[in-house]
Amino acid sequence: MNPTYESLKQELLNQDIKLSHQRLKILEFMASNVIHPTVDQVYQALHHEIPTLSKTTVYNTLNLFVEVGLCITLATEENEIRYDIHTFPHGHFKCKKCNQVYNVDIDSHAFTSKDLAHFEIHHQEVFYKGICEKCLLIQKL
Amino acid sequence: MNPTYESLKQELLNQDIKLSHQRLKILEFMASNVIHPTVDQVYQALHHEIPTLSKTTVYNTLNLFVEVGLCITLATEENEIRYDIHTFPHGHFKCKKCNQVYNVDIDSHAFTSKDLAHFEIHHQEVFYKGICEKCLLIQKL
DNA sequence: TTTCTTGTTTGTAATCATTACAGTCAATAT
DNA sequence: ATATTGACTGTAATGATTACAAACAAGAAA
Repeated sequence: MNPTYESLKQELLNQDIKLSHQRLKILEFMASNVIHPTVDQVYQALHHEIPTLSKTTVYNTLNLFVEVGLCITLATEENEIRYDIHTFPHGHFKCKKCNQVYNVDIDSHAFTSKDLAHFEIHHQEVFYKGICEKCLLIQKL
Repeated sequence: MNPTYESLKQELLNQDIKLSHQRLKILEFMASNVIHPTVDQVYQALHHEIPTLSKTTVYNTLNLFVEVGLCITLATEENEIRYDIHTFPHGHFKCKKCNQVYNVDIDSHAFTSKDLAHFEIHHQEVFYKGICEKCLLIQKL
């Protein structure tokens, strides 16, 4: 379902993007941690392993991935941008308790609205907020 | 369809919120300009009429309206928060050319997902991006 | 009217995410 | 070995938002 690290690497090569150490590490993190991280989360996860890593590089790299279509951005209401390597159409659910962002399968046919009949739609996003199953169970204890 | 200024005023009274001059002006602006404005847009629109108006007051007031359920917030990808007095479930479309945000009627039943069967959903938002009809016509000229 | 109390507004300063920029570094080609 | 190109880094700048304390307004009590 998720794209593999190898296929993503190939995609970068196809687009003539150099596979630098930093880029590969960030790509690897995104591919194996589908948690819709913020730039800071990526930086925190990697700067022990790459002590010279700069947060600017994380910004540059993730924005590059967005440009070439490897990632999409996700604006939660908390004024922070999250990056998602999961690029096929799907929705998101953010838990108000634990702040985790879940992927949600959506029937994309449900997306059409007659209000948009003459509009050109490039991107669509469905976003839910509430309490996730895990946190609901904890509440009941 | 949209709530009226008068009904919104009544709603504030019901919730024991004082009807100060600033609050009423901001409320009036939100009710008559359903353009999903940013804080800055509200401030720019009103500070000529209320020269002492502070941007902090606009923030405080709009966040108060959100707390009591008169407004909702809308996170566009540009790292800015917009405020919408239109509280019943609906979607949004943001034009990449003119940056205008349109309301879109949505059949909300279409968006239930089996992935969320045991989740508690408080809020749902459907967001489209692309080019609006107006800008498409201009392009063709 | 005066005083008191409560809550609102204001302006400045602080915070936080993001971007700009210029210098440094690394890899590859010549 | 040198030159060129592009990537990386760190600092500074920006812009939205929040924190905070002082000033202010309105109504209640004296």
